[in-house]
Amino acid sequence: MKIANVIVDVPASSINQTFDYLIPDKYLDILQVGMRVTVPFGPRKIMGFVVGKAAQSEFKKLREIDQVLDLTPVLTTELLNLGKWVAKNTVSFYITALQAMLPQVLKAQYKKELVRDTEEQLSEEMEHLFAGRDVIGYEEFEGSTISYYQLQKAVQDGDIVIKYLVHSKITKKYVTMVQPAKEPYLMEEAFQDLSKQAVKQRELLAYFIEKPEPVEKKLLLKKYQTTSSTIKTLVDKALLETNQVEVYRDPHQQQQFSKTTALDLTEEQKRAIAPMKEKIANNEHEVFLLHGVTGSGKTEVYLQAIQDVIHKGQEAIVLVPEIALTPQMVNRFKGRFGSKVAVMHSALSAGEKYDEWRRIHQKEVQVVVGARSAIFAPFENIGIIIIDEEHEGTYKQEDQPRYHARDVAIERGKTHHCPVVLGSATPTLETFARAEKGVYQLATLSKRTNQKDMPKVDIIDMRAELHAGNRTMFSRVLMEKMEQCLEKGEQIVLLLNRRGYSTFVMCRDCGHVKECPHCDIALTYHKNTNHLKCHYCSYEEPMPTVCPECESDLIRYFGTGTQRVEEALTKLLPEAGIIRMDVDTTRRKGSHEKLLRKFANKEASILLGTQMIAKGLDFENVTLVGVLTADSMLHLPDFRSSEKTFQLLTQVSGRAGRHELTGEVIVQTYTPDHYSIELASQYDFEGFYKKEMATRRTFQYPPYFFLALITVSHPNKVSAAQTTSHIVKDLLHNVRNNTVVLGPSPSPIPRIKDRYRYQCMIKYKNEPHLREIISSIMAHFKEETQKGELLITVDMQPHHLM
DNA sequence: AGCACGCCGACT
DNA sequence: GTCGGCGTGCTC
Repeated sequence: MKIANVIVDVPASSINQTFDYLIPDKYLDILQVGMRVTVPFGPRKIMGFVVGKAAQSEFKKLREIDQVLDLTPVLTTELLNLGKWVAKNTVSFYITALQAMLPQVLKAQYKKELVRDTEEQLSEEMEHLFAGRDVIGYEEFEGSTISYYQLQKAVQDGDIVIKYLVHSKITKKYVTMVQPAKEPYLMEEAFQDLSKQAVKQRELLAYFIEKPEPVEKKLLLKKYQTTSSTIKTLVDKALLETNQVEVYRDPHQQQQFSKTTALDLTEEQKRAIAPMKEKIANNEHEVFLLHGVTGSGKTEVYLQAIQDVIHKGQEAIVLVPEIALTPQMVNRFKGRFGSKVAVMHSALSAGEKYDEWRRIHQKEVQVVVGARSAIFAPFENIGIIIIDEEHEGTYKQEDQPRYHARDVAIERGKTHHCPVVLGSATPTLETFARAEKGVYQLATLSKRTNQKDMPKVDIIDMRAELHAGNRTMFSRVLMEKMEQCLEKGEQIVLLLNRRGYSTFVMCRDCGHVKECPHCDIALTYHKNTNHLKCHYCSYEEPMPTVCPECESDLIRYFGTGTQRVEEALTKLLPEAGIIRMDVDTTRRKGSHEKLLRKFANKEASILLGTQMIAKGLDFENVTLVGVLTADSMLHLPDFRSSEKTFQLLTQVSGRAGRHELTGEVIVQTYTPDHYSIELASQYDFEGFYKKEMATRRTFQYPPYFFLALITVSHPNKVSAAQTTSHIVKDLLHNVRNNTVVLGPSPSPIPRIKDRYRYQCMIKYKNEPHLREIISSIMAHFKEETQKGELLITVDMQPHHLM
């Protein structure tokens, strides 16, 4: 087996295949499938993954592998196969799928250098550029005035060599350890010989004679109030040794996790968990839908199922939506399983993520709790996969490879012969429909563990408020309830459902709305900089003082930002402390937790925020939840908007009255009759499911149909439309006749970054070769795509139709 | 992708 | 002779 099949780090359709390389003798015993290597590729040197080994190759003249980058494989054969599966299912490149499975730091970075390769004098400019050095970065050459032609000549003459480097930006963290360098009796002798003046040295030696073990240098210095020089002297005298030891950054090291034990399960919970335990015991695959109302104790079911898995010596993956990965959540897992838990989460630094990944890779943990990408945790003996809040959109990756963690979970569950548990109070229609059909096994938790009913929900018609002369964003009922709440010393959560809203700028005189000059989208106003920004490209301009159209000075920003709500609230309820949580106040690392802790400590009585406060928060003193604008996303061009509204309202309602105190929910809306709002207020999931399924059937949307969205973008509007129309025709030629192909139609955002966007939507029931059909159509446009003018993206099972 | 190579036209 | 600008084709 002298040949390695390598998937090379070039995401291009013509490179989406293995390349064969000779394994040099020195690597013959070392190199394993799943390792990263660097290989020569044309004139360059790039990174690649070894995906197979072979004795022979179709190619005659093979080049050699340059370097092996790993000591042990970073990808198991299971993950390599899974990568192939992901690539195929999402219509992406194999390399893109493989990269998505690994932490960022294992990605290669490339650098070019110019190396002087002659003793002789170079040209005057070249000598000036090198300035006596033998190696310079390629950027230096690019920044100079020397022509490429000159470089070319120098290279041809062999005076200069272009060197291609592959960097791995691995950042391991080290600490310095100090330990005795001699036998204890020799240390003793040395101690006697040491001058009485050398107080600190004597102290240190005494310490090591007492305790001849390695100790962290930092601690030692602190303990004896001395400096590195003391240690250095002793090292020079060959009495002590120092060495660097690799350590993991533990992002949770300061926190103490109080150990928790399994709680007694309710009858319902017992009934739900029994079939899961059975599948775990028998190593059988099955998908469970754990449909449980908020507060019904889903997490305890997860914990006890995981307990079984750990007991069997197997591993567990728990996926949690990004925003729910709060310390509260992590603590529940760490509290139960202690150091067996790794946490993977986007707020960690790249280094911390890598460390957590290595703890999984080196089998130091048995449980990983993490966001979407944790589904690729390099475990080899998985006993259960849990996806909490299954309906959350964050499980769908929005760039290549556009995978859905739920699908990957089920695929891994099949290979590992283990159950997959999807948990939610408001499952997606897709999942619930499958549970109804018996494809998934349904387990229901209909009662809250605290035996309390769900809080009562009041719907307030904001149109009526307006007619009654109330022009504020708080209805009279909400104001009244808030005042009562404050009097009693209880706390309030206010949700500003801002999706679909933005603070755009409009002229009150002529109605002109400021749009981005490169994208067909309104600019958003940013108060802190007094600038207008585009959220799709990085365009930015100062807030105008007069309307650019009619020169009126009545140009204002509109929209209800959390800042404005906060301002209004402070005026109305000046004595109430307010904590505002939105992207602006939670940008800094740890600020999220800090704000929540403040609220938990009752330093403020109102928590005001966007979507991020709807999930997983559990404060015993919260008795009132207010939703300021329940319908703000109902009118988006998104077939899931009703479903999302229902989910959000149900979830946020669950934040009130979770403990002893009874809760209450006020929902403000301009469309009080909409079924998603009405049924959410009655906690009627089944009713909503039936109603929404009917509309999905009528409009041929999931779960009745699968979707695929092809978006074509081009700087030229006509080209974009023509290409899309071509694709539509090709598709119609190749698909079955019950498949619907729509388009070409302009995307909801018809232009981004000066590129016009058209799309084609495919609705299908059974189309086993659709991915191949799409791939081959895309191959038609290979030349145009390669030039970079034309861009075609495919999103299978899209979540946003943008 | 990213790079070399080759051909063309322009400038000095 | 010196340079930049594309289009084309290849990478084990």
